[in-house]
Amino acid sequence: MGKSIGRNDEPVLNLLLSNHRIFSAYDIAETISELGKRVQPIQIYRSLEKLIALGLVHRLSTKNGFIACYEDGECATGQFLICTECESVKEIDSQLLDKEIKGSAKENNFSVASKSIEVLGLCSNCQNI
Amino acid sequence: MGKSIGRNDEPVLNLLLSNHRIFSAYDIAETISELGKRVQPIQIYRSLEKLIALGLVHRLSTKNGFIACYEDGECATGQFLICTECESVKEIDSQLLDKEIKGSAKENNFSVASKSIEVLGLCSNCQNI
DNA sequence: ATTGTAATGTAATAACATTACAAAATGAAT
DNA sequence: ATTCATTTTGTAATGTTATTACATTACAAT
Repeated sequence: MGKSIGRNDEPVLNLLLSNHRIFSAYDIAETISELGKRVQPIQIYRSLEKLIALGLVHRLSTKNGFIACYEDGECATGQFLICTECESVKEIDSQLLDKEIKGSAKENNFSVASKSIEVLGLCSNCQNI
Repeated sequence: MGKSIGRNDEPVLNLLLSNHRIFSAYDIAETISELGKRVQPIQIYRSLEKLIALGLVHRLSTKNGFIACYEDGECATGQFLICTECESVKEIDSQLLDKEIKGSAKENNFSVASKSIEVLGLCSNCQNI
């Protein structure tokens, strides 16, 4: 199999799972390095690539960051509400939204490979400040 | 007024309008520099910030790039089909999609500031290769 | 003329991502 | 068990994108 989790990938996944927030690749490299042996950014990017392919992690392109999915398979549609104040992330996975995108793509004869649906703003908490 | 187009911003806007494709900020800096006096990236980023605020230009976060809107005001929803082969960009501006996002946001008590809706894949042309 | 404000100029650096290649680990075939 | 091919990991360097910091200029209002 081309894409299975190796010994380097587990620490990355575990870090993201146990801290459900946005990490940059360099954040991850630094955090893991502090816990044991020095890890270079390229290794992190390699792990992230696998984990993303496996549907365990998402890339948030507006933030140049990465976040774990809550549960396997539930992140298929990849839609996010991202708070610009506290950096909290809420996944929305609306089927309707997904359907509408597929429809628009079809209308334009466009074959979809991946989607990045990111809504930036203020979460419920951060509005009351 | 805080946000009006200055003499530095026009060349940026004109470049993007006359070449309707994705530019990186450094592309823009280089192209404009070749035409006249040397321009630093920071100046381009400043111009882009204004032009985006005015709704004349979009940032495509999945590509770390920028593209002009076709016409003023038509880009309000900011939804894109981006071909990963030829880098062509099609704006879709689906009201339904927009509505659905607003609905999801409301459900989550999330106040929307901006949206990045980017669908990556192959355009009609590039599928037949 | 002076002051205030926004815009521009310049240099340096921070943050994010990839390339290139060497070394080690893995697994299947002999 | 040994060979071979493939994948993964290690290491260094470099490329790309974005921002910080601060000086200077332009220009309108007082």
